[in-house]
Amino acid sequence: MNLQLQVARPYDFARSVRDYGWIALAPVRWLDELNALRRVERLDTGKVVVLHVTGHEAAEAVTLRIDVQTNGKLTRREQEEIRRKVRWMLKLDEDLSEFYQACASDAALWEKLKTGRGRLLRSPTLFEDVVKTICTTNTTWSQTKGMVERIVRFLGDPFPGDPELHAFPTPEQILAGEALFKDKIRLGYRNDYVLQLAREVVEKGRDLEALKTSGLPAAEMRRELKRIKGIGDYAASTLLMSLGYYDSIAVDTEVRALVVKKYFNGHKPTDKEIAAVYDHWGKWKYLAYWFDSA
DNA sequence: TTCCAGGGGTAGA
DNA sequence: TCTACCCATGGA
Repeated sequence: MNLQLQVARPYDFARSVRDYGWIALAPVRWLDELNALRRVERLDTGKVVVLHVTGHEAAEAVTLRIDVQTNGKLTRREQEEIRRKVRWMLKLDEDLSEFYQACASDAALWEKLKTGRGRLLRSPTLFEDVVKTICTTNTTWSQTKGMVERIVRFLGDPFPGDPELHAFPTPEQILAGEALFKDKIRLGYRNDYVLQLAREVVEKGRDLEALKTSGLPAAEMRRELKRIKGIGDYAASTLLMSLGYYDSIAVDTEVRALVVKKYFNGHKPTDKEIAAVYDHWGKWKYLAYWFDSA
């Protein structure tokens, strides 16, 4: 069966879902031959489905088609859950019009964004984004992909129609798989961070997902995120971006490399000088940086 | 072997 | 608030 979503233009589906590295992390994949985003998803009922999302241009809007592979019928509630999760993953409900306006006065940036980019991919749950972000710290991208792939393969529910495909595990499933972390999943010292977070969610009722709609001011949200063991300044900024707060940039090795090369040819700037490059973008700093480097 | 990758926790100042 | 040191893992 398939479900549909309408998105106001401008919206560049194929570019948007690939603009952020999350497109390469299980259980998400981009299928070139179909121009589709594929995601294996475990629904609240426990049913595992495979989603193929494709974009279709029309005059006034873009239609997203979600083809759902499933065993048996989907209830109305399950269909709504899928729509809700896809809307969240693709950030379809964020209003970027103010950002686009600001970009219009920057020719180079506007050239990249005018087709409707800027909605960077995220995960249906904040829990998944936190785990993935922990897997990006102090390691290489290829190792990050391996870590996430192993978490999904060893702990996530398989799709009945193809046991090679797995969903992202719930906190409960991560906790239940504790014994596999050291020898199979191998996140190094990150094992303890992921397990501790899962334990807090499962056993202490820590409600990460409530943060998504809390509307907390950025500073308080950052404080909340940094209460998670393993989340420091870089990871908090990454997660703030995921949650739709774009007013801070984590000056990490990537940002440093881009800014030094592009704006400071020669002398070595401090992190404050680097951050100041994007100051005039106000609440849109992260997106301005992101597409400056894109 | 040694270094280090889109860092973070901790102890000690 | 700042610094030094440690942290598993695997590729270069």
